[in-house]
Amino acid sequence: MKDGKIILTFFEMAVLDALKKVPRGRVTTYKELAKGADRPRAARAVGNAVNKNPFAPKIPCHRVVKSDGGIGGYAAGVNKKIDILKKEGIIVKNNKILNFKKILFKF
DNA sequence: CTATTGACGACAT
DNA sequence: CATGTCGCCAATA
Repeated sequence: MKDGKIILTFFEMAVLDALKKVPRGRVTTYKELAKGADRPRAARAVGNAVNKNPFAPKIPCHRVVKSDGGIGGYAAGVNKKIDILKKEGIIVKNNKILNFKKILFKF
């Protein structure tokens, strides 16, 4: 599977760069991430950006959730996302993040 | 250039 | 609380 060269748009780079700052055991939202990428209204576009996820294990894409505490999506399957989150000590109940406001990482 | 497509968000019902 | 509608944005066809 080699990809030759990985080319990212400026936007994607900004998003991924912001995302890698999110500490383990905490989560951020698409919206906050958009803010971190200096495009406060591009939450949707952020979802598309992380979906490409070029640096799979390198960047914690699983720590990105919805602004209402919902899980959101995941390229490898939402269920997988939940598993990993649990592994980091984040509890998901009824498709929602417990203590969401406490562990939310804001930019 | 226009149209379509989403791992979204806010608000109304 | 669950759904639906509309607005937003960048990437792609």
